[in-house]
Amino acid sequence: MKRLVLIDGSSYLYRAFHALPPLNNEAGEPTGALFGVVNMLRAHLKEQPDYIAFVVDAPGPTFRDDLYPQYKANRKAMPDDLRAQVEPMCEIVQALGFRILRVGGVEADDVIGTLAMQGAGEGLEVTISTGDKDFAQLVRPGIALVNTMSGSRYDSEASVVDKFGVRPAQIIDFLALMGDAVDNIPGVDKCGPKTAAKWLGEYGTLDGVIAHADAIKGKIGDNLRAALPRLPLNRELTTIKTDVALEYRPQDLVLQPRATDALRTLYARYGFKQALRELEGGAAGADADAGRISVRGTAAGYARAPAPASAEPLDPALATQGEYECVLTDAQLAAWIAKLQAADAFAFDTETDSLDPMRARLVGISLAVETGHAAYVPLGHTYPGAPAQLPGETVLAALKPLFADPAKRKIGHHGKYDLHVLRRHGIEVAGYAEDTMLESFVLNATATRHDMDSLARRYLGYDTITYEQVAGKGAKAISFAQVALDDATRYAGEDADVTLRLHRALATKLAAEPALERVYREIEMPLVPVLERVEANGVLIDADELRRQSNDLGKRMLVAQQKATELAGRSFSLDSPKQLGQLLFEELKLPALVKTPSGQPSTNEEALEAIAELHELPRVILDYRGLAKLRSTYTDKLPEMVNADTGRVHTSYHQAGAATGRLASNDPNLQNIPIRTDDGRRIRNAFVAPAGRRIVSCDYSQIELRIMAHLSQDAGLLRAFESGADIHRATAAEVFGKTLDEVSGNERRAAKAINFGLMYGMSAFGLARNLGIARGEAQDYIALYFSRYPGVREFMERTREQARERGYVETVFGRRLYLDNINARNQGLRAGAERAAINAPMQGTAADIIKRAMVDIDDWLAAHRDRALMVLQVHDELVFEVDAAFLDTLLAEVPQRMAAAAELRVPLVVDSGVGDNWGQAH
DNA sequence: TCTACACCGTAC
DNA sequence: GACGTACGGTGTAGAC
Repeated sequence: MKRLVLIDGSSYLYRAFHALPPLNNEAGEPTGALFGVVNMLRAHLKEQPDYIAFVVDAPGPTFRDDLYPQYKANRKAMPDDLRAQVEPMCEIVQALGFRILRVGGVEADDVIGTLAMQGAGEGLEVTISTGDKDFAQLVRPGIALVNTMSGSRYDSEASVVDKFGVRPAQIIDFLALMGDAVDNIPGVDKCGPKTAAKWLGEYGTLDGVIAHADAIKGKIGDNLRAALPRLPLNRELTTIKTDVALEYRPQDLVLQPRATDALRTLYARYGFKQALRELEGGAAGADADAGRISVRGTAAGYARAPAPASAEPLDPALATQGEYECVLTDAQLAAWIAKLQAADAFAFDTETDSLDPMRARLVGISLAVETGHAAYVPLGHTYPGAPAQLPGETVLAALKPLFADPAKRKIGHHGKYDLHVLRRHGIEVAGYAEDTMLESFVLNATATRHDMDSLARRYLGYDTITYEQVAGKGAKAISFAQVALDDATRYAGEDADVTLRLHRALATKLAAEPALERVYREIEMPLVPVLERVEANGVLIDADELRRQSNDLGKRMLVAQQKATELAGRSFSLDSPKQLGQLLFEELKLPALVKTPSGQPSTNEEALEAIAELHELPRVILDYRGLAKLRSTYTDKLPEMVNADTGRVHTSYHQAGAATGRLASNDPNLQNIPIRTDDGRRIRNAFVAPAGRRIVSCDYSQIELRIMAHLSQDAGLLRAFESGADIHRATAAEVFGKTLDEVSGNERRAAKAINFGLMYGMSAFGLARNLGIARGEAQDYIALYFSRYPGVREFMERTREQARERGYVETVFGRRLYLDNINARNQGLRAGAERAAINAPMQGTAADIIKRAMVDIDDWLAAHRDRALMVLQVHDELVFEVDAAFLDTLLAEVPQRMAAAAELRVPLVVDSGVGDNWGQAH
């Protein structure tokens, strides 16, 4: 079948301009939008279309302006930097051999719509390439919609319904209801996509909605009735014309031979090195490279408009649905076991009845050895009328040798979960070799979410069926065990198949980045089974102790509440910032010195401290808040989190959670258990060891500052760490020109604030606020600091510069953090990205180091599993539960291994403590 | 009843 | 506007 590609040039040019940083060529001419468009065009060329056209708006009014004089009236004139790129774009498009279409009196949309309908009518396979969602109205058999900037693709009625909640035929009405701010078309006030889709779901069409306008209740019903008169016009404006009289037919749009010399000149002039290389014939190597170049040059833009698809054509074969087999007989199972035995790797996924891997029961397993094919082996579907399934023991016994074979490489997505589930069903997985979630995370932590649906869409151009689609959502959701086998097979088979396809795609990208591949291979993958063990170990909680603390806190909260009511002269909710704000700032007329981000008077701690001298109430509220926080978040919650089977609390660590590479802990979060106040710290006393065991805590001393010393190579800082002195005291001595002994408490406190502030990219303003001193004084401190530690200042400058030039910063081990906003026009965004750039190498290196230590220590502990368990990780601290008799061995081994996890220019120092509970050990 | 968001506060 | 990275509890508004 012949293929026709219609490119919405105007839409891409605008979007590329806004999405990409303002790049310039050597002559200073703006090239950002051009770069984006050229990459997009090259991507389309690689798909080898038979017919292709680049459609742009012609100058002058169109029929829509006649219909509605305010049409696009609020659109600003084209920015000069963009205008300057229009002509070069046309030259490049022409040189590439594309036909450029410009038709007066209508918009590019209408030209595309007309050609698309003609093409489809004549049996062509039509692809509309645009950033404009309005085109969804044209999706039908033969016409697909792609957006290479976002990676999205709509090629079926179902995919449009998925995205918008309405069928393609309803898109016009859908847009008419919502209106379009960009085109200055007002819709129904407060009616967004959800509401519009809901109405159209009920009444079918805009006319249906209009006819039933009286039936719609509430404010939004009033809004609808107010908008009624203009809805028919909206419909006319949002309808893409498909009957424009054109000089060309689709068959006239044959791709012309490219004008190589002209292209070479143009590419060279605008500095498109990769395109140039490709032009000179570096085809094979160029593909892998293209991604790198685009990511490097334009990280900021692509991160906002996801999917670097403009530089990487999607393989259409990867985006088609596979064939999935439901395994119900011994013969089928045997056939699949044979396939798995013959393969050296396979992808797998488990289906269960719970998101909590420590409670989940296995409902089925899916397997794939080649893309496009997968098996689903149901084990526990229990709905009425469910077909007979193979006995779980039989299936697990057959699969166990394969899962336990370290030489048989297993590929998963978020496999830590499946490792849990399988272990709890008697299978210890060895050879867990690839994880697509972690591949994606290491490649670019911030460009996308790392769930499989998002990755499939981004990297394969494939829309998976979602869990919601097969099991429903919210209160109506059913357990996977209740899902019909047909649906389950489609869903689960896809999980294994897509995992395999994703791995193919992501492994290629990783292979092109050796530093990232090492992070993936040497840090993240080995950590998976370690984290699985730490989570499975869990930590023992003294629930009675926490309940006692809850009681105590409750009593004190009551006292505070009564006092507050008395002081306020009326009752109010102390938990409600809104009520509190009214009381303090409107009724009591206390000054509102701090504002929330939305501009309201803040009632946060800083704000209340500031007015605590003026009235007794703020202090009482602060006391109440402290107590309430501890109780609701910790002492009440933790006992609820105890697992009924193990009697322990099992957190989950998100390995792809924090952009810097840190872990994140949730359900419950055990990385933010209080320590700073006595009441808070007491909660740690409830983290205990069972009889005969002790809790051991080992933590890195000042690891991030040490990393700063390493990275900056500042002589003074290196010397301070080598001397082994208290680093904050040493800093104070250096900055204030005193001996260590002469440093006062305040001076040390100031030095500590500077040390920490530096790592976060803090300004004089922030330091002043932190220390409660004048801004000028804070500025003096900082200046003094930098004069004593000039290497630190240089390091920070270097880091910012690297971030600006490359779009990312990296850790000592090569992990990257891309900074979306480092070249943003918006001052605030850019400043935020600069602070993140300063912080990420230090925070990220620290994360790398403790991850390496965990892997090493877990390896050592393998021979001692009955004597010691790793039970918690809190960023720079590891907590163990240890047999009393094993204590000395562990204390000799673990700190040493932690310290040896990296060779820096300063020593890594690890402190350790022992106790009956975490509070004592810390 | 459920969901999304604002606000606040805990950790490192 | 002004200090980086997380998670999560409570209140609130508005839709279901």
